[in-house]
Amino acid sequence: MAKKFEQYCPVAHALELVGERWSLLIVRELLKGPKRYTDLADALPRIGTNVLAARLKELEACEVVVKRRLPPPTPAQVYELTPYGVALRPVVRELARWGLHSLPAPTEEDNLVPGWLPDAMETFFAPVAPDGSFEFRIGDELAALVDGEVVAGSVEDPDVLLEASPAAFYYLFVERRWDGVDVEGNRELLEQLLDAAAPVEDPLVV
Amino acid sequence: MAKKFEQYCPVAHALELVGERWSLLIVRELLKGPKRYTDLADALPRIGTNVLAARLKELEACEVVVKRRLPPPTPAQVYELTPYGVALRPVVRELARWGLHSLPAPTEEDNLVPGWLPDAMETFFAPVAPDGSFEFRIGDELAALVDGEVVAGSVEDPDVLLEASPAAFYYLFVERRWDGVDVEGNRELLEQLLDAAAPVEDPLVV
DNA sequence: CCGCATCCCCAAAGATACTG
DNA sequence: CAGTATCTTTGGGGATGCGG
Repeated sequence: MAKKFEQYCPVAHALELVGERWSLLIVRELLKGPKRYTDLADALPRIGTNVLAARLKELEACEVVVKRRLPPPTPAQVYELTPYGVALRPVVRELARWGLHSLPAPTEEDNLVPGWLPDAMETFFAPVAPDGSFEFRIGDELAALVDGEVVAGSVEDPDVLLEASPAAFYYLFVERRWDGVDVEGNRELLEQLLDAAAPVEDPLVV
Repeated sequence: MAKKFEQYCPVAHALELVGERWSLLIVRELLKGPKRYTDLADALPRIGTNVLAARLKELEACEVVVKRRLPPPTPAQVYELTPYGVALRPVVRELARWGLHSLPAPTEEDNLVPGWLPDAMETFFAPVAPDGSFEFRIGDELAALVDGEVVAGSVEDPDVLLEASPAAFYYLFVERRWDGVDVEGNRELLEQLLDAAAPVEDPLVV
Protein backbone atom coordinates (compact mmCIF):
# COMPACT_ATOMS: atom_id res chain seq x y z
CA MET A 1 0.00 0.00 0.00
CA ALA A 2 3.03 2.23 -0.06
CA LYS A 3 3.07 4.92 -2.67
CA LYS A 4 4.55 3.13 -5.63
CA PHE A 5 4.07 5.79 -8.22
CA GLU A 6 4.83 8.99 -6.33
CA GLN A 7 2.49 11.14 -8.30
CA TYR A 8 -0.43 13.24 -7.22
CA CYS A 9 -2.83 11.83 -9.78
CA PRO A 10 -6.18 10.11 -9.30
CA VAL A 11 -5.34 7.45 -11.86
CA ALA A 12 -2.06 6.58 -10.18
CA HIS A 13 -3.83 6.58 -6.84
CA ALA A 14 -6.55 4.27 -8.10
CA LEU A 15 -3.95 1.91 -9.49
CA GLU A 16 -2.18 1.85 -6.17
CA LEU A 17 -5.39 0.56 -4.63
CA VAL A 18 -6.62 -1.87 -7.27
CA GLY A 19 -3.84 -2.00 -9.84
CA GLU A 20 -2.06 -5.09 -8.55
CA ARG A 21 -2.38 -8.28 -10.46
CA TRP A 22 -5.67 -10.08 -9.68
CA SER A 23 -7.19 -7.19 -7.74
CA LEU A 24 -9.68 -6.11 -10.37
CA LEU A 25 -10.57 -9.70 -11.15
CA ILE A 26 -11.45 -10.21 -7.51
CA VAL A 27 -13.60 -7.10 -7.72
CA ARG A 28 -15.21 -8.42 -10.88
CA GLU A 29 -16.09 -11.62 -9.05
CA LEU A 30 -17.49 -9.79 -6.04
CA LEU A 31 -19.58 -7.51 -8.25
CA LYS A 32 -21.71 -10.60 -8.81
CA GLY A 33 -22.31 -10.81 -5.08
CA PRO A 34 -20.59 -11.81 -1.83
CA LYS A 35 -18.37 -14.86 -2.04
CA ARG A 36 -16.50 -17.16 0.29
CA TYR A 37 -12.75 -17.49 0.21
CA THR A 38 -12.79 -20.85 -1.48
CA ASP A 39 -15.33 -19.78 -4.05
CA LEU A 40 -13.09 -16.89 -4.98
CA ALA A 41 -10.14 -19.24 -5.26
CA ASP A 42 -12.17 -21.49 -7.54
CA ALA A 43 -13.30 -18.60 -9.72
CA LEU A 44 -9.72 -17.36 -10.17
CA PRO A 45 -8.03 -20.53 -11.43
CA ARG A 46 -4.34 -19.79 -11.13
CA ILE A 47 -4.31 -17.29 -8.33
CA GLY A 48 -2.52 -19.15 -5.54
CA THR A 49 -3.93 -19.04 -2.08
CA ASN A 50 -1.32 -16.79 -0.53
CA VAL A 51 -1.80 -14.14 -3.19
CA LEU A 52 -5.55 -14.28 -2.80
CA ALA A 53 -5.19 -13.80 0.95
CA ALA A 54 -2.79 -10.92 0.43
CA ARG A 55 -5.02 -9.19 -2.11
CA LEU A 56 -8.07 -9.51 0.09
CA LYS A 57 -6.19 -7.93 2.97
CA GLU A 58 -5.11 -5.04 0.79
CA LEU A 59 -8.62 -4.56 -0.52
CA GLU A 60 -9.94 -4.61 3.03
CA ALA A 61 -7.32 -2.09 4.10
CA CYS A 62 -8.42 0.41 1.46
CA GLU A 63 -12.10 -0.22 2.19
CA VAL A 64 -13.01 -1.76 -1.11
CA VAL A 65 -13.95 -5.08 0.46
CA VAL A 66 -15.29 -6.13 3.86
CA LYS A 67 -15.21 -9.52 5.48
CA ARG A 68 -18.56 -10.47 6.95
CA ARG A 69 -19.69 -13.41 9.00
CA LEU A 70 -22.98 -14.88 7.94
CA PRO A 71 -25.61 -15.59 10.62
CA PRO A 72 -25.75 -19.07 12.22
CA PRO A 73 -27.78 -21.07 9.67
CA THR A 74 -24.59 -21.42 7.65
CA PRO A 75 -21.83 -19.87 9.71
CA ALA A 76 -19.46 -19.07 6.88
CA GLN A 77 -17.62 -15.85 6.29
CA VAL A 78 -17.91 -14.05 3.02
CA TYR A 79 -16.15 -11.21 1.30
CA GLU A 80 -18.28 -8.42 0.02
CA LEU A 81 -17.76 -5.12 -1.77
CA THR A 82 -18.26 -1.90 0.13
CA PRO A 83 -20.13 0.92 -1.61
CA TYR A 84 -16.74 2.24 -2.65
CA GLY A 85 -15.96 -1.16 -4.10
CA VAL A 86 -19.24 -1.29 -5.98
CA ALA A 87 -18.31 2.08 -7.45
CA LEU A 88 -15.66 0.24 -9.42
CA ARG A 89 -18.33 -1.18 -11.66
CA PRO A 90 -17.86 1.49 -14.35
CA VAL A 91 -14.14 0.77 -14.39
CA VAL A 92 -14.70 -2.94 -14.85
CA ARG A 93 -17.36 -2.28 -17.43
CA GLU A 94 -15.11 -0.07 -19.55
CA LEU A 95 -12.31 -2.59 -19.30
CA ALA A 96 -14.67 -5.29 -20.52
CA ARG A 97 -15.92 -3.17 -23.41
CA TRP A 98 -12.37 -2.37 -24.42
CA GLY A 99 -11.05 -5.88 -23.98
CA LEU A 100 -13.79 -7.45 -26.04
CA HIS A 101 -12.38 -5.89 -29.21
CA SER A 102 -9.24 -7.92 -29.17
CA LEU A 103 -10.68 -11.00 -27.55
CA PRO A 104 -10.97 -13.80 -30.07
CA ALA A 105 -14.23 -15.67 -30.51
CA PRO A 106 -14.79 -18.40 -27.96
CA THR A 107 -13.82 -21.89 -29.03
CA GLU A 108 -15.07 -25.20 -27.74
CA GLU A 109 -12.19 -25.49 -25.30
CA ASP A 110 -12.87 -22.13 -23.68
CA ASN A 111 -14.86 -23.21 -20.70
CA LEU A 112 -17.24 -20.34 -20.23
CA VAL A 113 -18.10 -19.69 -16.63
CA PRO A 114 -21.66 -20.60 -15.66
CA GLY A 115 -23.71 -17.42 -15.46
CA TRP A 116 -21.62 -15.57 -17.99
CA LEU A 117 -24.62 -14.56 -20.06
CA PRO A 118 -26.57 -12.53 -17.50
CA ASP A 119 -23.22 -11.04 -16.50
CA ALA A 120 -22.48 -10.03 -20.07
CA MET A 121 -25.95 -8.59 -20.50
CA GLU A 122 -25.51 -6.55 -17.36
CA THR A 123 -22.18 -5.25 -18.62
CA PHE A 124 -22.90 -4.58 -22.25
CA PHE A 125 -26.62 -4.22 -22.74
CA ALA A 126 -28.32 -3.12 -19.53
CA PRO A 127 -26.78 0.38 -19.41
CA VAL A 128 -27.94 1.23 -22.92
CA ALA A 129 -30.95 -0.99 -23.59
CA PRO A 130 -34.07 0.44 -25.23
CA ASP A 131 -37.44 -0.43 -23.77
CA GLY A 132 -38.67 -3.86 -24.73
CA SER A 133 -38.09 -7.44 -23.74
CA PHE A 134 -35.35 -9.70 -25.04
CA GLU A 135 -34.65 -13.33 -24.37
CA PHE A 136 -31.25 -14.73 -25.27
CA ARG A 137 -30.45 -18.43 -25.44
CA ILE A 138 -26.74 -18.84 -25.98
CA GLY A 139 -25.34 -22.33 -25.74
CA ASP A 140 -26.77 -23.66 -22.52
CA GLU A 141 -27.21 -20.24 -21.00
CA LEU A 142 -30.43 -18.32 -20.81
CA ALA A 143 -31.05 -14.73 -19.83
CA ALA A 144 -33.46 -11.94 -20.52
CA LEU A 145 -33.58 -8.19 -20.56
CA VAL A 146 -36.80 -6.34 -19.79
CA ASP A 147 -36.80 -2.56 -20.14
CA GLY A 148 -33.13 -2.40 -19.31
CA GLU A 149 -33.31 -4.82 -16.41
CA VAL A 150 -31.56 -8.16 -16.59
CA VAL A 151 -33.69 -11.04 -15.39
CA ALA A 152 -32.16 -14.43 -14.78
CA GLY A 153 -34.72 -16.76 -16.31
CA SER A 154 -37.10 -16.82 -19.20
CA VAL A 155 -39.66 -14.18 -20.08
CA GLU A 156 -43.12 -14.63 -21.52
CA ASP A 157 -43.66 -13.60 -25.11
CA PRO A 158 -40.51 -11.51 -25.54
CA ASP A 159 -40.25 -8.88 -28.28
CA VAL A 160 -37.06 -10.58 -29.41
CA LEU A 161 -35.99 -14.18 -29.00
CA LEU A 162 -32.38 -14.83 -29.96
CA GLU A 163 -30.79 -18.24 -30.15
CA ALA A 164 -27.17 -18.94 -31.07
CA SER A 165 -23.98 -20.68 -30.09
CA PRO A 166 -21.48 -18.67 -28.04
CA ALA A 167 -19.26 -18.24 -31.10
CA ALA A 168 -22.14 -17.13 -33.32
CA PHE A 169 -23.24 -14.72 -30.60
CA TYR A 170 -19.72 -13.33 -30.45
CA TYR A 171 -19.61 -12.70 -34.20
CA LEU A 172 -23.01 -11.10 -34.14
CA PHE A 173 -22.06 -8.81 -31.30
CA VAL A 174 -18.55 -7.88 -32.32
CA GLU A 175 -18.73 -7.98 -36.10
CA ARG A 176 -22.46 -7.87 -36.74
CA ARG A 177 -22.41 -11.16 -38.63
CA TRP A 178 -25.69 -13.04 -38.49
CA ASP A 179 -24.48 -16.53 -39.47
CA GLY A 180 -25.76 -19.19 -37.13
CA VAL A 181 -28.05 -16.77 -35.35
CA ASP A 182 -31.76 -17.49 -34.96
CA VAL A 183 -33.98 -14.50 -34.35
CA GLU A 184 -37.70 -14.53 -33.72
CA GLY A 185 -39.71 -11.36 -33.27
CA ASN A 186 -38.71 -7.77 -33.75
CA ARG A 187 -35.35 -7.91 -35.46
CA GLU A 188 -35.14 -4.14 -35.79
CA LEU A 189 -35.38 -3.80 -32.05
CA LEU A 190 -32.49 -6.22 -31.69
CA GLU A 191 -30.41 -4.22 -34.15
CA GLN A 192 -31.23 -1.14 -32.15
CA LEU A 193 -29.95 -2.86 -29.02
CA LEU A 194 -26.77 -3.98 -30.75
CA ASP A 195 -26.15 -0.52 -32.12
CA ALA A 196 -26.63 1.01 -28.70
CA ALA A 197 -24.11 -1.37 -27.16
CA ALA A 198 -22.22 -0.93 -30.43
CA PRO A 199 -18.79 -2.29 -29.75
CA VAL A 200 -18.42 -2.69 -33.49
CA GLU A 201 -17.11 0.79 -34.15
CA ASP A 202 -18.01 2.86 -31.15
CA PRO A 203 -14.88 2.79 -28.98
CA LEU A 204 -12.53 2.90 -31.94
CA VAL A 205 -13.93 6.19 -33.11
CA VAL A 206 -13.64 7.99 -29.77
CA MET B 1 1.91 -11.58 -23.10
CA ALA B 2 1.22 -15.20 -22.24
CA LYS B 3 -2.18 -15.98 -20.88
CA LYS B 4 -1.76 -15.29 -17.23
CA PHE B 5 -5.32 -15.62 -16.13
CA GLU B 6 -6.60 -18.49 -18.21
CA GLN B 7 -10.14 -17.26 -18.39
CA TYR B 8 -12.30 -16.44 -21.34
CA CYS B 9 -13.34 -13.05 -20.06
CA PRO B 10 -12.98 -9.62 -21.64
CA VAL B 11 -11.87 -8.08 -18.35
CA ALA B 12 -9.15 -10.65 -17.83
CA HIS B 13 -8.12 -10.22 -21.44
CA ALA B 14 -7.93 -6.46 -21.11
CA LEU B 15 -5.83 -6.82 -17.98
CA GLU B 16 -3.47 -9.12 -19.79
CA LEU B 17 -2.86 -6.33 -22.29
CA VAL B 18 -2.73 -3.28 -20.05
CA GLY B 19 -2.90 -4.66 -16.53
CA GLU B 20 0.81 -4.74 -15.82
CA ARG B 21 2.26 -2.20 -13.50
CA TRP B 22 2.86 1.15 -15.25
CA SER B 23 1.00 0.21 -18.43
CA LEU B 24 -2.08 2.32 -17.83
CA LEU B 25 0.03 5.23 -16.61
CA ILE B 26 1.94 5.14 -19.88
CA VAL B 27 -1.40 5.20 -21.67
CA ARG B 28 -2.54 8.10 -19.51
CA GLU B 29 0.59 10.00 -20.51
CA LEU B 30 0.15 9.25 -24.19
CA LEU B 31 -3.50 10.30 -24.10
CA LYS B 32 -2.12 13.82 -23.81
CA GLY B 33 -0.28 13.34 -27.10
CA PRO B 34 2.75 11.58 -28.60
CA LYS B 35 5.83 11.53 -26.41
CA ARG B 36 9.49 10.62 -26.72
CA TYR B 37 11.05 7.87 -24.67
CA THR B 38 12.85 10.23 -22.33
CA ASP B 39 9.81 12.40 -21.83
CA LEU B 40 7.86 9.34 -20.80
CA ALA B 41 10.63 8.37 -18.42
CA ASP B 42 10.53 11.85 -16.91
CA ALA B 43 6.76 11.80 -16.55
CA LEU B 44 6.84 8.45 -14.76
CA PRO B 45 9.33 9.19 -11.96
CA ARG B 46 10.24 5.80 -10.57
CA ILE B 47 9.69 3.60 -13.57
CA GLY B 48 13.17 2.32 -14.39
CA THR B 49 14.34 2.39 -17.94
CA ASN B 50 14.22 -1.35 -18.59
CA VAL B 51 10.63 -1.59 -17.45
CA LEU B 52 9.61 1.34 -19.62
CA ALA B 53 11.23 -0.29 -22.63
CA ALA B 54 9.57 -3.60 -21.84
CA ARG B 55 6.13 -2.04 -21.37
CA LEU B 56 6.40 -0.09 -24.60
CA LYS B 57 7.27 -3.26 -26.47
CA GLU B 58 4.29 -5.06 -24.98
CA LEU B 59 1.99 -2.18 -25.81
CA GLU B 60 3.35 -2.13 -29.35
CA ALA B 61 2.85 -5.88 -29.63
CA CYS B 62 -0.83 -5.62 -28.77
CA GLU B 63 -1.30 -2.59 -31.00
CA VAL B 64 -2.07 -0.08 -28.33
CA VAL B 65 0.99 2.02 -29.13
CA VAL B 66 3.03 2.68 -32.25
CA LYS B 67 6.53 3.99 -32.55
CA ARG B 68 6.84 6.73 -35.12
CA ARG B 69 9.79 8.63 -36.49
CA LEU B 70 9.26 12.34 -36.82
CA PRO B 71 10.24 14.00 -40.10
CA PRO B 72 13.72 15.56 -40.41
CA PRO B 73 13.25 18.96 -38.74
CA THR B 74 13.67 17.20 -35.42
CA PRO B 75 14.46 13.60 -36.22
CA ALA B 76 13.26 12.09 -32.97
CA GLN B 77 11.08 9.07 -32.52
CA VAL B 78 7.90 9.29 -30.56
CA TYR B 79 5.44 6.85 -29.11
CA GLU B 80 1.83 7.37 -29.95
CA LEU B 81 -1.48 5.70 -29.19
CA THR B 82 -3.24 3.77 -31.90
CA PRO B 83 -7.01 4.19 -32.24
CA TYR B 84 -7.33 1.11 -30.07
CA GLY B 85 -5.09 2.77 -27.52
CA VAL B 86 -7.13 5.95 -27.59
CA ALA B 87 -10.18 3.80 -26.90
CA LEU B 88 -8.75 3.28 -23.43
CA ARG B 89 -9.74 6.82 -22.54
CA PRO B 90 -13.02 5.75 -20.88
CA VAL B 91 -11.11 3.24 -18.77
CA VAL B 92 -8.63 5.84 -17.61
CA ARG B 93 -11.43 8.32 -17.01
CA GLU B 94 -13.40 5.95 -14.81
CA LEU B 95 -10.27 5.05 -12.89
CA ALA B 96 -9.63 8.74 -12.30
CA ARG B 97 -13.19 9.40 -11.18
CA TRP B 98 -13.02 6.46 -8.80
CA GLY B 99 -9.58 7.23 -7.49
CA LEU B 100 -10.37 10.83 -6.73
CA HIS B 101 -12.68 9.80 -3.90
CA SER B 102 -9.92 8.43 -1.76
CA LEU B 103 -7.23 10.79 -2.92
CA PRO B 104 -6.43 13.30 -0.20
CA ALA B 105 -6.39 17.00 -0.94
CA PRO B 106 -3.19 18.22 -2.52
CA THR B 107 -0.65 19.69 -0.15
CA GLU B 108 2.12 22.14 -0.87
CA GLU B 109 4.65 19.35 -1.34
CA ASP B 110 2.59 17.57 -3.98
CA ASN B 111 4.18 18.88 -7.09
CA LEU B 112 1.30 19.01 -9.51
CA VAL B 113 2.29 18.31 -13.07
CA PRO B 114 2.16 21.32 -15.37
CA GLY B 115 -0.97 21.10 -17.47
CA TRP B 116 -2.93 19.15 -14.89
CA LEU B 117 -5.88 21.55 -15.00
CA PRO B 118 -6.89 21.20 -18.66
CA ASP B 119 -6.30 17.49 -18.22
CA ALA B 120 -8.60 17.37 -15.21
CA MET B 121 -11.25 19.40 -17.03
CA GLU B 122 -11.09 17.02 -19.94
CA THR B 123 -11.50 14.05 -17.63
CA PHE B 124 -14.11 15.29 -15.21
CA PHE B 125 -16.02 18.13 -16.79
CA ALA B 126 -15.90 17.93 -20.57
CA PRO B 127 -17.99 14.75 -20.91
CA VAL B 128 -20.86 16.18 -18.84
CA ALA B 129 -20.59 19.94 -19.20
CA PRO B 130 -23.69 22.04 -19.83
CA ASP B 131 -23.55 24.75 -22.46
CA GLY B 132 -21.81 27.89 -21.31
CA SER B 133 -18.29 29.16 -20.79
CA PHE B 134 -16.17 28.62 -17.71
CA GLU B 135 -12.75 29.91 -16.86
CA PHE B 136 -10.82 28.29 -14.02
CA ARG B 137 -7.73 29.79 -12.42
CA ILE B 138 -6.31 27.28 -9.99
CA GLY B 139 -2.95 28.04 -8.47
CA ASP B 140 -0.81 28.99 -11.43
CA GLU B 141 -2.88 27.00 -13.90
CA LEU B 142 -5.48 28.40 -16.21
CA ALA B 143 -8.01 26.60 -18.36
CA ALA B 144 -11.44 27.12 -19.81
CA LEU B 145 -14.44 25.16 -20.91
CA VAL B 146 -16.68 26.40 -23.68
CA ASP B 147 -19.81 24.40 -24.49
CA GLY B 148 -18.14 21.20 -23.37
CA GLU B 149 -14.86 21.87 -25.14
CA VAL B 150 -11.70 22.42 -23.14
CA VAL B 151 -9.63 25.34 -24.36
CA ALA B 152 -6.13 25.87 -23.09
CA GLY B 153 -6.02 29.60 -22.47
CA SER B 154 -8.32 32.31 -21.29
CA VAL B 155 -11.79 33.09 -22.62
CA GLU B 156 -13.47 36.45 -23.04
CA ASP B 157 -16.28 37.32 -20.68
CA PRO B 158 -16.96 33.81 -19.37
CA ASP B 159 -20.27 32.93 -17.74
CA VAL B 160 -18.34 31.70 -14.74
CA LEU B 161 -14.92 32.77 -13.51
CA LEU B 162 -13.56 30.58 -10.73
CA GLU B 163 -10.38 31.28 -8.80
CA ALA B 164 -8.96 29.10 -6.03
CA SER B 165 -5.93 27.29 -4.72
CA PRO B 166 -5.52 23.64 -5.71
CA ALA B 167 -6.58 22.54 -2.23
CA ALA B 168 -9.63 24.80 -2.20
CA PHE B 169 -10.55 23.55 -5.66
CA TYR B 170 -10.24 20.00 -4.42
CA TYR B 171 -12.57 20.63 -1.48
CA LEU B 172 -15.06 22.39 -3.72
CA PHE B 173 -15.06 19.56 -6.19
CA VAL B 174 -15.00 16.57 -3.87
CA GLU B 175 -16.90 17.86 -0.85
CA ARG B 176 -18.69 20.91 -2.23
CA ARG B 177 -17.05 23.22 0.29
CA TRP B 178 -16.73 26.78 -0.92
CA ASP B 179 -14.07 28.06 1.49
CA GLY B 180 -11.30 29.88 -0.30
CA VAL B 181 -13.13 29.80 -3.60
CA ASP B 182 -13.76 32.99 -5.58
CA VAL B 183 -16.61 32.89 -8.05
CA GLU B 184 -17.66 35.62 -10.41
CA GLY B 185 -20.64 35.32 -12.70
CA ASN B 186 -23.33 32.66 -12.83
CA ARG B 187 -22.81 30.60 -9.71
CA GLU B 188 -25.85 28.45 -10.41
CA LEU B 189 -24.31 27.37 -13.69
CA LEU B 190 -21.16 26.37 -11.84
CA GLU B 191 -23.18 24.33 -9.38
CA GLN B 192 -24.90 22.69 -12.30
CA LEU B 193 -21.51 21.75 -13.73
CA LEU B 194 -20.31 20.39 -10.40
CA ASP B 195 -23.47 18.37 -9.96
CA ALA B 196 -23.11 16.91 -13.43
CA ALA B 197 -19.54 15.84 -12.73
CA ALA B 198 -20.82 15.04 -9.25
CA PRO B 199 -18.15 12.94 -7.67
CA VAL B 200 -19.59 13.94 -4.34
CA GLU B 201 -22.17 11.19 -4.16
CA ASP B 202 -22.65 9.88 -7.62
CA PRO B 203 -20.31 6.87 -7.81
CA LEU B 204 -21.02 5.83 -4.24
CA VAL B 205 -24.69 5.42 -4.96
CA VAL B 206 -24.31 3.29 -8.08
C1' DC C 1 21.96 13.86 -25.38
C1' DC C 2 18.51 10.01 -26.74
C1' DG C 3 17.15 5.30 -26.72
C1' DC C 4 17.65 1.67 -25.07
C1' DA C 5 20.38 -3.16 -23.26
C1' DT C 6 22.72 -5.31 -19.26
C1' DC C 7 23.54 -6.46 -14.64
C1' DC C 8 22.53 -7.05 -9.86
C1' DC C 9 19.48 -7.28 -5.99
C1' DC C 10 15.42 -7.80 -3.81
C1' DA C 11 10.33 -7.96 -3.51
C1' DA C 12 6.53 -10.21 -4.94
C1' DA C 13 4.16 -14.13 -7.53
C1' DG C 14 3.44 -19.21 -8.21
C1' DA C 15 3.26 -23.85 -6.41
C1' DT C 16 2.84 -26.99 -2.80
C1' DA C 17 2.28 -28.53 1.82
C1' DC C 18 0.38 -28.07 6.08
C1' DT C 19 -2.61 -26.32 10.23
C1' DG C 20 -6.54 -24.28 13.46
C1' DC D 1 -13.15 -24.05 5.17
C1' DA D 2 -9.92 -20.49 5.52
C1' DG D 3 -6.18 -19.54 5.56
C1' DT D 4 -0.47 -19.72 7.03
C1' DA D 5 4.27 -21.49 6.03
C1' DT D 6 7.84 -22.52 2.96
C1' DC D 7 10.30 -22.81 -1.25
C1' DT D 8 11.30 -21.60 -5.92
C1' DT D 9 10.97 -18.55 -9.75
C1' DT D 10 9.64 -14.52 -11.98
C1' DG D 11 9.71 -9.87 -12.53
C1' DG D 12 10.48 -4.88 -10.88
C1' DG D 13 13.78 -1.05 -9.25
C1' DG D 14 18.11 1.16 -9.70
C1' DA D 15 22.59 1.86 -11.54
C1' DT D 16 25.53 1.62 -15.27
C1' DG D 17 27.11 1.02 -20.01
C1' DC D 18 27.06 1.92 -24.85
C1' DG D 19 25.95 2.69 -29.71
C1' DG D 20 23.85 6.29 -32.74
